[in-house]
Amino acid sequence: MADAQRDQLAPVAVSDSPLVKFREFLEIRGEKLTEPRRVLVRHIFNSHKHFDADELVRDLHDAGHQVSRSTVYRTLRLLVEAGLLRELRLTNRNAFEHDYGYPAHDHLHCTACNRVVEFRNEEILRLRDAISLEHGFRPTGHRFLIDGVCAACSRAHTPRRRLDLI
Amino acid sequence: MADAQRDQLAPVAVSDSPLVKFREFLEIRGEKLTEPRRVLVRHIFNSHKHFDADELVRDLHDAGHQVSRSTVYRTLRLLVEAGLLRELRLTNRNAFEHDYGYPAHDHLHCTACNRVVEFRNEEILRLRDAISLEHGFRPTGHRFLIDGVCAACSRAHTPRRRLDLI
DNA sequence: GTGGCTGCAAACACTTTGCATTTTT
DNA sequence: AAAAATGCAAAGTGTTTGCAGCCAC
Repeated sequence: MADAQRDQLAPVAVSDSPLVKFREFLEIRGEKLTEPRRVLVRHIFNSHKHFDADELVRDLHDAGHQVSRSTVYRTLRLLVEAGLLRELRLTNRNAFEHDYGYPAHDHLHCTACNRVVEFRNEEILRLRDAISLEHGFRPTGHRFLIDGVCAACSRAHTPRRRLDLI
Repeated sequence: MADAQRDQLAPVAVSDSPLVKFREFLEIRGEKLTEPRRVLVRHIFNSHKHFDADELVRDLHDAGHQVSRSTVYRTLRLLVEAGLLRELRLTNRNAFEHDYGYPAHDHLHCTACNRVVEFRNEEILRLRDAISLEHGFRPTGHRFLIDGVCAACSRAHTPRRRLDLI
């Protein structure tokens, strides 16, 4: 399968595990790596997918780990600060995705089936920096989200539309 | 002031007033143009700025118009469906901006002072369409948000940083 | 007159917080 | 032992909804 056809990108090689990276972050701030935090990090980096706080609580519970909702929220905030996760804000509810060990990318969002496809494009960075320069901004990040209808949904809906027009 | 220096873009000429456009939209759906809705549309299109539901309720109240919170939320949803407003979702709370009578554009967001600057760039559209094509998407819209620090905040903070390093 | 609208209050969904107890360093 | 984290429940936010009366068509 060509890269352009995939929903997810290949991971990037990193020297430390997310857990090690998190411990370093916590140590610097004089904070502690507890068992619930370990469970969370292991679970989150066990699979690559977008998720929200609620899903995480449910998944953990199903896997037999009991971590309280408050700890989940508190730890997610930390993981974002640590640069391990990135907040997506695709809809009203906050979703998260891996940031560490994963290449910079943006998203295509199919408004019909709600699928999110990741893509990488170098020109966006170039454009971002050019626009920032024009406006005297020092860019620190960006979000490029394309809404549309994916190929599968277009195929599924086009015939129905034709009938509607008769 | 050059365009590149402005926070807001110049409006685009449109033949109908927002109110007329809204009435047409409501008529098609067999819905009604009531006094609260008229008040809301007039107020919203009276000034061009980003706002959220809460601000709107407060502003209306200060201007002596009493429109209930629920009606504000309900009408905002309608105005988005009618293509008069666009939802921004810059932060967790939903902000809105004019869509009708205003050119397509994207946003620079200063994370220091929280100011939002609008900009227009044709290349983004080109890039959006090229990327969509690659992935078999039919694009319907996009959001390009650049986070960073604006010129004023950079100037304000740089000296402080230098002192911190002593 | 009918169907849609309004305002109110209550319900909702998501997230944060205060506090007594437990865990980590 | 000191400092920080946890879980619980309670309190916040921001937004939606059910319903009786009201209003535009």
